[in-house]
Parts: sequence; structure tokens; C-alpha cells
Amino acid sequence: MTRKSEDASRSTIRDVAARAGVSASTVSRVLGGVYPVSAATRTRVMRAVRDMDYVADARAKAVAGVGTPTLAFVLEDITGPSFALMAHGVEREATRLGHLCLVCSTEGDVEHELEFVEMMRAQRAAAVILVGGAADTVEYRERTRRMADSLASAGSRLVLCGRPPLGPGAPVTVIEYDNEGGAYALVAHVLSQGHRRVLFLGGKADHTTAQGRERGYLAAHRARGLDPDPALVLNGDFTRDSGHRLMRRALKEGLDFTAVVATTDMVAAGALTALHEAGLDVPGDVSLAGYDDIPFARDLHPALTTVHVPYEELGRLAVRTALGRTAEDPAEHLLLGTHVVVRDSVGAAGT
Amino acid sequence: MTRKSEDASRSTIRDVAARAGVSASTVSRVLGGVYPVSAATRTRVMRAVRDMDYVADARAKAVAGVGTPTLAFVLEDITGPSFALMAHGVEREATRLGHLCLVCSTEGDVEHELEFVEMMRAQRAAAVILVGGAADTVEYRERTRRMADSLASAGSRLVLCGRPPLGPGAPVTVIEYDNEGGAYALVAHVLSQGHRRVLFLGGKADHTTAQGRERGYLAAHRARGLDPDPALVLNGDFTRDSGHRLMRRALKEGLDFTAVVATTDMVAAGALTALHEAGLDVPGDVSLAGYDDIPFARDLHPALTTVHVPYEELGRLAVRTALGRTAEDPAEHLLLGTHVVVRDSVGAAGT
DNA sequence: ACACCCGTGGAAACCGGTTCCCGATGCGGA
DNA sequence: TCCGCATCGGGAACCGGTTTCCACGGGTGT
Repeated sequence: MTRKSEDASRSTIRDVAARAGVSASTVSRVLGGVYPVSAATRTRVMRAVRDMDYVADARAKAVAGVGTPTLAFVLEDITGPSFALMAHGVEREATRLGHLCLVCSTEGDVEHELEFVEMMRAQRAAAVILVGGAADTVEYRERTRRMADSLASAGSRLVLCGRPPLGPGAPVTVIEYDNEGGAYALVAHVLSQGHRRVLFLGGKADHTTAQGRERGYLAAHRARGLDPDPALVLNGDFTRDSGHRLMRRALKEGLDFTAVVATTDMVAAGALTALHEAGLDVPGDVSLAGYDDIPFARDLHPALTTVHVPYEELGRLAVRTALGRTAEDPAEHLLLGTHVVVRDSVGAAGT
Repeated sequence: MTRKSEDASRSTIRDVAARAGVSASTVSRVLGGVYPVSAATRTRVMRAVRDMDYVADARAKAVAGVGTPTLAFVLEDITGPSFALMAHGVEREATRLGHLCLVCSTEGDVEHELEFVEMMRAQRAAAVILVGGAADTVEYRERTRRMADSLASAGSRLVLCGRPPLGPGAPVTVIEYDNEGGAYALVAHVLSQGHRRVLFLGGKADHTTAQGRERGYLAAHRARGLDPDPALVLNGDFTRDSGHRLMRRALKEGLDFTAVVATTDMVAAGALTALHEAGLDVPGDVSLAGYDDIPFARDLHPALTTVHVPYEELGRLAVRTALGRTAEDPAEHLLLGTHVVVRDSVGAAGT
């Protein structure tokens, strides 16, 4: 078969140069824009470029040290609403700054995460943004520390978003939000409505996110001189199904409570469904609150009282600070505030 | 200031070679794995690699023609649940096949989209997956056609996911799902419950997705010999707010209907909230159905009857078929089936 | 009229890899 | 003992760009 001139073999800068009757350097200079090139030559080159629909290979440019590096975003599951919000923030800010954005989901697998970070290092990504809670074990710290070091030594940087921070000295940017404070405020609100037995539907027991929220739950009680019944704090994970399961179990076991605080809006959604299935009215019979303020929270019935977390802003900040860091001063630690948003799912206790 | 040996200057293959006392070619061969290298040399090289924590530059490999190319995923907004589902499918399949995955969101801006596709061409992406409905104008077809051609001539390919297909001959992979069939089945179900006046909360009037669903709505009526009241089909967009607004307006204007079919689960969620606000019971007073079967649909109260669209599978298929195409036979057109999932939000009409 | 400088564009080196080509070993067989 | 072959590894060209360095030509200042 004959090869047409515009075949799948993408044209190189030398092809363009040949067609324009100049050297490759000249084409590069015309496209670069800064170097003085006579108008006539420029026109010829531009015509050749248009004729051949030429676009310079971004990877070759990258190798040569020009062109904008890529950002990497590693999360557990893009399907989670709060993850999606952060991803959106990251992506928006990245493109605003002219960077492309790689995304990888780990499905919660540590091996996978390691593998991805290694790939990103090979890609010479400008920064790797690691998102989502994790268990704060020494193994975690060591592993993450190694990632941070190897990334830093490659001229890249690691950003931890909503993850346990490493010890001091690690070349890491940490961006967190106030899990404990938000939970504290939320539970304080519930207590202020007269509830005294509030069920806590927790997440993975070893995740710092879940722990922070649980601490807030406890602290709010103690601040009122209350001592929460340990039987009222349950652990599961962060999914809708976990909330559903936990709630059903609590109901079946006849646990005594007048309000439920879920560690996540998703968990709250599952719990709400279980409550409805049991014929209970929210907030008439039981009050319910969530955490995250995902967009769907207000479409639950009743609209869910929850804690707003500035996820999108978190993502934006992650890329902004990551790109702002220098090799000499790689570390930064930001803590974003949260606030409770009162809707309809929490009512006064008793009758 | 003194430069430490492990400074931000990432080490090259020649550095590794120097440390191992061999040539760069040998290092490359050891890392490549296939070429015969003596055990002693291999050990020395591997030690040097480990000592320096060396990772080959993926971009340089790409330029040299080895290494796995990346995939690009262009959508409107990663925050939309159905988009997120597709993104998940794309990402999963891409990493399963060993490809990295770039993501760009256009915010619905055509200029942006064009720009992104151009960037992806520069990246020499293996495929560009374009997602989401669009108006099927001649301008759209021409523009998209140009993208397809320029991508194809660069050895890449364009995949249209849930987008209007181009005419025949365009080097494009199209993956659609059956909008009309799903809507037909759904509305047939609603009609079979005895409803005769069903309100249709439509999307953007010129989007093919919305049009397909509306066609299904009409066809289901006609198949029963019914002639739907044109006053009962409203147009908005695909958001939760649109559903809320439209529903309120319909209620305020005193439209006469016993069931509501929304063009999207999000729209249905907004509509449901509006119905609740009006003190109406679903499905007691009004039945409601959605479309998309986003994960949240079953956590609405009542759980939403809707049409399941295999979004994640769609994403997976997109990358699989895109990567399967050859330059000689670039076109393919897939149509995935949809099915209604009956939950609790549609009840019998009348009393 | 001569020297100098500036504008312009080509050749070559470089970025960090891979791979082809070939020469130098070491080993076994005749 | 010598030859031939297989194994191993170095040099150089290449991928597709950019950038430095330099040569050339023409206009201007003295």
C-alpha cells in the first residue's frame, strides 16, 4: 500500500523545516517566538506548520527541559464524592496554571500506591498529590517518608492531602482540614438540641480521619461534662453500605439513642435508608448528622445536617502550594477550617 | 553552597553507568532485561541503580519510541456522578493495561475542549476519550471531525462516549448507550402503573442525550396509543438545581400530573426535594423516576426507580476498543443496552 | 573606504534514553 | 594448538526537540 504524505507517521520538526526550506533550528525559533526571525521566513515556516498540521512533541520538549511538567493525583477511588470534589479542585487549578494532570486510583492498595508514585517519579511529575486517609502506623510513616525523599531528590515534591503528616524534616507539603474541630462543633450542636445518647457511626478504626472525627465526638461530650457510652461508638468504613449495615445492627440490638452522628455523609445516607426501612422518622424519632457536605447531602430527605469541608479548595491549595515550594524549603503544613451546616435532619430531643 | 551527591539533580543513566563502571548501553540493557548480560555485570549495575535510587525518565523513553503511551480523558466535570463512574472505568482499564491516564475538564467550554485535544495530540496520547452529551450541529460535526482527523494522522484516535456520532468515514470510535430504549422502558413502566399525565423534566433541549430520552418518553406514550400533553415536557439542564427549579415551577403553575420522569437522577433528586417541600408524598401523591442509576439513587427516600446505564463499563470499553483499533480500521460503533431498575418511587396511579 | 556591528539562520551539541553494529574476549572442538 | 562461535559490552547513531556558537551579509559611523 502506498503511503500518503499525511500518513500516520506524524511529522517532525525537520519535515516542517524541509518543506519551508529552512533548518530545524529556524522552525524551532519561529515556534518559540522570542528569537529574531525575519517576517518572510516566519511566514514560510508558519505556512508549512499549518499545511502539515504540525504540533511539537511535548515529550521531546520535556526531555529538552522546556515545556510545563505534569502533576499527578493519586487517590483511592474517583467515585467517592469528596474525592471527586478534590480532584476537581486539583484539575481546575492545574489547568489554570497550565499543567496537565495525571490521575491514578489505588483502590486502597498500598502496593498500587507505591507503584504509582514510582511511575510518577519516572514521569518527572512536578508534584505528586496523595489523597485520602490512612492508618498512621510507623510502617506508613517510613514508607511515605521514603516516597517523599525519593521524590524530592528527583526534583519533585509530595503533597499529603487529608493524610497523617510525617514527622518534622520530611520534604512534604501537608494539607489537612480540621476533622476534630468539625466533629466537635457538629456534636455540640446535636447535644445542644437536648440529645444525650448519640450513636456514633465511625469509619475505619485506624484511619486518622475517622479518629479525628471520633475525638471531636468525645471532646464535645466531655466539654458538656458528659461521658459518652462506649457502646454507642461503632466502627465500619466510609461507605454507604457500612452505614446501612451498622444502623440496622444498632436497631436490631435495641441500642438506646436519640441521635446518630455518622463519620461521613455516605455513611449517613446508608443509615438514613436503614432508619426509613425501620419506619423511623428523621428527625421526629431520631436525629441524624453527617460529615463532608457532599452535594447530595441536601437532597436527602430530610436534608442532612453535616460539616462542610472545603474539598475543592483543598485540591486547589494542594497544587498551588506544591508548585510554590522550592527545593530549599520543601515543607509546609496547612490546616483548613470546617464548619457545620445546619439543615433539617437534627431536631430537638424528647417530645 | 555545596551540592550533595544526591542533590535535586536527578541522576541519568550515564551517572549510573559511571558508578557501575560500565557503559550506558549496558545499564539500559540490564534494565531492559532481555539482552544477555553476565551475572556479575548485572549485579554491579543493579547495585548502582539501587544506590542512586535511579528511575529511567519515562519521557525520554517515550521519545525513543519505547514505553507505554498515555490515554487522555476529556469530560465536562469530574464532579458529576455519572462522569465520575466513567472516569473510574477508564482509569481502571487504563492501568490494567499499563497505561497512564490524563484527565481534563472543560467546564462545558468548546474552546477549552479544542485546546485540550491539541495538547493531547502534542502529548502523543494513544487515544483521546471525549465524554458527555453535546448539541448535534453541523458546527459540532465539522469541529469534531477535524479533531478526529488530526488525531488519526498523528497516530492517535478519538473516542466519543455518549456523544453524537459523526457521519460515516470519520476515524472515530463511538460508544453510546441506548438513551431512547431506556426511557421507553422506564416510561412504559410508569404508564403500566396507570399514570396518564406524566411530567417530563428534560435536559438541555439541543443535547442528543436529552433528545434521545425525550424520544423514548414520547414513543412509550404512542405505543400505548397515548398522546402526551406538550405542556408536560419541560426543559432545563442536567443538574440537581434544574430539577428543583422546574419542579417548583410546575407545582406553582398547577400543572396536572400524577407522575414525574426526570432526564437524570440528579434532576430527579432536585425534583424530589421540591416535592417534599411542597408536602407531597412520593409515591403516594406523585410518582417519580430518574435516569442514570447513580449510586445515590437508592439512598433517596423513597429509593429512586431509574434506568441503569453501565457507565463504568462504558469507560472500560472506551479504552479497550480505542486501544484495539488499528490505523487501517479506525472506526467502530458500539451501543450498550440499558435497563430499568424498579425501586420504590413509582406507585400505582389514582387511589 | 574601511572597520564594526547587528540581524539572520545554519551546524552541531545537548537533553536522556534505546538499539544497531561491531570488536574483544573466553570457551569448546578438531 | 589453533580456529570458530557464542557471549558480552562499548561506541555511535537515533528519537524529536532546543540552544549555543558561529558565519555570513549588509548597513552605518568615522
